[in-house]
Amino acid sequence: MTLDREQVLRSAAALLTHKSTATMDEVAKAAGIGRATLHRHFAGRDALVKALEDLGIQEFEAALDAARLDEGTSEEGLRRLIAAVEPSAGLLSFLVTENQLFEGDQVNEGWNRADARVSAFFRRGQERGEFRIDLTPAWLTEALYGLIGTGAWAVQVGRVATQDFQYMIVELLLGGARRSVEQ
Amino acid sequence: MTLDREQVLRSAAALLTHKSTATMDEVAKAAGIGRATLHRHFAGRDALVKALEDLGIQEFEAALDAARLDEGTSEEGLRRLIAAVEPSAGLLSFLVTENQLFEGDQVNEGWNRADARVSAFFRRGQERGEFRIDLTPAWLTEALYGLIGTGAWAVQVGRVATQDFQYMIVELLLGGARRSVEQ
DNA sequence: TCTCGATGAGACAATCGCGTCTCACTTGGG
DNA sequence: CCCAAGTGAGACGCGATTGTCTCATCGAGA
Repeated sequence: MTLDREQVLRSAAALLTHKSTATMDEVAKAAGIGRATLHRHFAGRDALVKALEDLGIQEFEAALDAARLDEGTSEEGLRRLIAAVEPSAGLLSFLVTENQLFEGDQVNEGWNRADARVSAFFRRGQERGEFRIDLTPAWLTEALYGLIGTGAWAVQVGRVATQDFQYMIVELLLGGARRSVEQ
Repeated sequence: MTLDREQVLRSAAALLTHKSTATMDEVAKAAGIGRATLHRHFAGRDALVKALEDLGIQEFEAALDAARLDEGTSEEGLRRLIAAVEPSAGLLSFLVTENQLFEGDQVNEGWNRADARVSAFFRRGQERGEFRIDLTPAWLTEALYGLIGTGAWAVQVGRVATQDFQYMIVELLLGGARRSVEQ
């Protein structure tokens, strides 16, 4: 039987995101495999985390490419980005949580690259007059990550329907909760 | 010498937020006390986490009281809530992200109470026509927690200025990133 | 100054999680 | 049908952590 490596990583990310102290045994059980098998594919906990980081960054950068952030309006770009990132939301929120533990120079290069792209996207939107300038690009970037993580969690525990994931995040991020006059 | 129990808990929360695998020895050193003394006040790691949980919920409920969510417009109530919760933001984000509010499948009762109050607040705002009805109260509640956590972290690493904490969260949550015409 | 309660440091055994190993079982290909 | 590869379950030692203990010290109050 061929082990579905990606499936293992995804379930591990989902678990470790909200329980970073989970044991290797819990990770294995969550993936529906034995602890021995988990060790056969990932030398140890460090290797597992490294694999999670690599896959998460790879998928996030792929999502950034697929979103074609330069084409059309910023709003369209953001909608495409969130749509493209949805399948990787669990991995991405793990990455964000994980990177919060590191200090400055220890942060993965790939993450820095992706982070810069997102930040630049928000700055471009501001320069075009499509995004508010009183909210800094850094904050908008962090808020995007936070909402993606929150959204993934909310879907996972059933507080938000799967098909509403994109809508809830995009609408809140773009328009906020306030009911505007024209609505 | 009287031990400052709350001071110990705050330093523990600050440490565990960054390094959830920190040992009891590290927690004790971070609080400036000996490991034996830490054990004298908190029977074990579980008891320590439980105390953190109780403190966090207590402070959150106090913030909910102080915010007087029923007075004035929903927007004013939300602004007061975020202002009141700022001092506890670190502790709250630790509890939310590390999922310490759950014991197995049982959610802490106090948390359920607080959660229900926040959710009811958003629902009330919708009924008053002040909040959008296409974003569910459950999602707005989760998004609020997520943004508080993200904001606390962004401030801590210097990505957002301390005095901007409230503004960034409230403005994004209420108005979103989109630049509206009247601006 | 004396006393008592609290603390810090360290010793100690017990427990836990990790990494490795063996062994029996299953599965898919030749 | 047979075999090789992969897997699950479990045992094992090791190191780290925990929880408890003792003992010397400190400090506030009598």
